Amino acid sequence: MELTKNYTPSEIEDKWYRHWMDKGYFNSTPDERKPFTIVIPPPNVTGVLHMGHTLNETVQDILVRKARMTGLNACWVPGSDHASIATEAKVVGMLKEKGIDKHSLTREEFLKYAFEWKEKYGNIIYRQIEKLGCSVDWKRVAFTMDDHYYRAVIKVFKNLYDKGLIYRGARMIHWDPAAQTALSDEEVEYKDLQGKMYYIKYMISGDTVPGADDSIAESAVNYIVIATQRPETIMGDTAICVNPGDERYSHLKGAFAFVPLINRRIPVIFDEYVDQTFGTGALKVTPAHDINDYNLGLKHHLEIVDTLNDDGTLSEAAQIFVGEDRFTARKKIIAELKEKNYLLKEEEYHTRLGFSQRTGVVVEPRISTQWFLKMKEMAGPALEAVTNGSVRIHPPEKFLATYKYWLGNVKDWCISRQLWWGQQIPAWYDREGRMVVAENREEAFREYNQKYGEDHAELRQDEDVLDTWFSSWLWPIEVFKGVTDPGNKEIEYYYPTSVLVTGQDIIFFWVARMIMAGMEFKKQIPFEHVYFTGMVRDKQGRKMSKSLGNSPDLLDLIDRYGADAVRFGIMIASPAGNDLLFDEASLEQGRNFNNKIWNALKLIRIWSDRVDHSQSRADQFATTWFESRFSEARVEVDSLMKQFRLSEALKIIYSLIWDDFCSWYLEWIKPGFEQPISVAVYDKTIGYFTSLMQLLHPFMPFITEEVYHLLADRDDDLCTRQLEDTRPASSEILQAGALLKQAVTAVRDTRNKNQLKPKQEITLHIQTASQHIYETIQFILARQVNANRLIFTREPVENAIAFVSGKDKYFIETEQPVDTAGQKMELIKELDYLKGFIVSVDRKLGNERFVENAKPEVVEMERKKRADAEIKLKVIEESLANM
RNA sequence: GGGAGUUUAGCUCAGCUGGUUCAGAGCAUCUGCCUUACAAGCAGAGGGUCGGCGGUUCGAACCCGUCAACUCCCACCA
Repeated sequence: MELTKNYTPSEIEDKWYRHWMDKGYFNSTPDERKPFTIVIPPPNVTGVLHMGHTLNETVQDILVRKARMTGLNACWVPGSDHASIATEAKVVGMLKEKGIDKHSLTREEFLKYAFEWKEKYGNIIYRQIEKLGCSVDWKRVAFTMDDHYYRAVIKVFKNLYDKGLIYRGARMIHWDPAAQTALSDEEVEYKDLQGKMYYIKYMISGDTVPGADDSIAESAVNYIVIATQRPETIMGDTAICVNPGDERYSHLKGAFAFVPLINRRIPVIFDEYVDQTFGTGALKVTPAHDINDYNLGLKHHLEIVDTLNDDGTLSEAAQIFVGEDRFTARKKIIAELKEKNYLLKEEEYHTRLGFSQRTGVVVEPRISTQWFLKMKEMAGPALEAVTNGSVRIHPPEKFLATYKYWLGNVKDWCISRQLWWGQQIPAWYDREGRMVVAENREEAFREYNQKYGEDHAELRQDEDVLDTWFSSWLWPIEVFKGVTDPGNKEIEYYYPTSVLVTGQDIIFFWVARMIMAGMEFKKQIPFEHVYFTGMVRDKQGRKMSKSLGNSPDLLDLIDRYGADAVRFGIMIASPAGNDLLFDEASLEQGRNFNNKIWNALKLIRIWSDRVDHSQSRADQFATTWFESRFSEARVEVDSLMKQFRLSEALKIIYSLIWDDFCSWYLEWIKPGFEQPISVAVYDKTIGYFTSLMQLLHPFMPFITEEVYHLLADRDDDLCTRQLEDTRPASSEILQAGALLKQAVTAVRDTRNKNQLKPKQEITLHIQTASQHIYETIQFILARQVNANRLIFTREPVENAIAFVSGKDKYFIETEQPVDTAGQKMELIKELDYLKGFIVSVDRKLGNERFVENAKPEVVEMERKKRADAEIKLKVIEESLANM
């Protein structure tokens, strides 16, 4: 069969993925082997995979495939997340485009649309995972709203409620006016902005009553000035607060002020909380819309006036600009304050605002009745699991401190969302608002009856759903039905999982909470290792985002470069835990690597019909050398992979294949034009190539499987072929190999510099003390530098190009005239360097404290360095003397 | 305001326990090659005061201090 000029990934990739699937290689069931379990961080069903996913999935597939090839029962569970708020926002948007208002639908109708959406996008994601070559067990696809998963979430809610860890109450929460739901603290992102500070006059009661026209006369002087960034909240003010020690305001004890524009009479209160040096030293207190003000309000029993509606417009309570959006209202209020002379001044002010992670709008602090999970109780065991090393975080230096700090300071988690897409909170209320929590409606009635002694109450289920993370925190447990069917064979076998691979951005949202859930519901950690990948950024270091249009389409990349090249490109550029700058150049490198492998295969296949029993003296060295070189690299790769340093492991393999195998080994054994090759060498070469493909397989599964089958007739597949131990490398052979490479490079360099054409033959003379080593490599050496003869000499050779490599002296004899002056220059340069070198080593060795304190082997090394340098020096001096 | 990380070649980054596998890789650049696997390639080469300063040490890219720049996380000053 004729092979194509270049490697063509597309049909090969599909072919092998189908084959692996047909063979069921990715399916796992519990058996006597040790399990290696990974649960995929379920992508949101909101859209398609981005480069961050690509990186994560590739890392996971590498680990899983490696495990599968080393005797472990590898199980990788795929799935997706319903992503409550994100998906609901998308579905609402989609409906709007169709001209349908969410609120015109019933809950059931809406959920039907949402599930359709989920089918559509969930499948796109699964298709991408497949195209990337991920060896997930497709029989185990899980979704966070599967029936059993739904039940698990409800069960856990009820369980925590019964334990007293979940409670319902009115608290200050972050409100998203676009999605019209409460958010958790973690769903708020803060950004620094340039804003304005407005200084507003509040009239003091008793002296000057605001005029009939509701504006201040120029002459009016008795007022207090308040600084605020949010003038639209003044209608919610229920007090003015100053520091009791502030003399400027001491006369205001027991006084009242008037809120401008609406003239509400509010008390002036005193509290140490107020910073006298900030602003005017007087604070307007708006308990409904600021967490600090809320706390002050509690302390001083202030009224709470909520001036906002759910959608961020002003409410009836605001009295003015009712129904106007909060930002429009701000502008109008400023204008009116100005007009009526309440606005003293405005100044530039830099500030921080909280934005909703999902909808991007400014969130409103707001008092609201929501469900909360007590976090202090949950945090303890989760903290312990990491500090005692049960869960190992990679890389530790970056995330350990962050993790600990968060758990040490975490506040209660607001878990209810005013949405429909998600697990509906299993709480039922009667008309009086009395409540029971139960796993289902029947249970609710039973419970209600038991609790309140009434039979036929009208019970209404809580309208709200649970935060998406309140379901995903059960992921490693419930994908094996560990909540709904505790103690089952699967959960006992696969849990705890081996590694979690995820982005550092969800350390709090997900990772910490999974550890909490594991400790709470399984009394066991959910995973032994956490491997955090960095953020994928574009070439300029910007985050990849849809709005910037800098996020490439994965399927398109696979189309253009092949899945293996995409995997290679993203891995080679991706040191553990660091951000990676995505550049298509690294994909090109991957594609070129594919080609290199492909061409090596073609070369070897050309030899296949020219095999005989000839023996070349060069071959013996080449094969033993490659065996040692392979063993050496193999040890390094294994060690790096154990440390999750996948990018470095890949670099070793890349260089092993490209440099050592292709550039050196294959050239060494390559027969002359249309010459035969020894069957022994040929077979060994097939064996080496196979081992190389096996080593590379976890990183680039498709091409390696293809090459594996093209190298020989096989009745197995590389995908499940088990890695064997290699014999230890021989250091003498490796040293001889290094000498050979060095010699070849040195001669070629000299040839280049003397403009000797590659085809021009030379005679090479070597003056060396290590003739015995050279004898093992001389045939390869001669051929690699196009020397017709190689002669060992004790004397300098006249009229030859002389140069030094290592401790040895080389003479190239050629018909071409010799550039003596140029050579002399080179040698003198080398001589100067060596002299300086010896001086520096002597200085070191002459230092008594060095000789006393340094380790003996280090001192010995220095002595050897000096001796070697002396030899080289002598060689060069001799050469110069002969010129 | 608190904490963490980063700073090494033109670019992106390795460099583990301080010492010859310590100054490396890939890309880019330069020179020479259409050599019978591969020009998406081959053979070579050049390029860095390891952010600045100070200290510890016989010895520092590596440890300590300090300054600077950048990045990220956390925090309720109106």
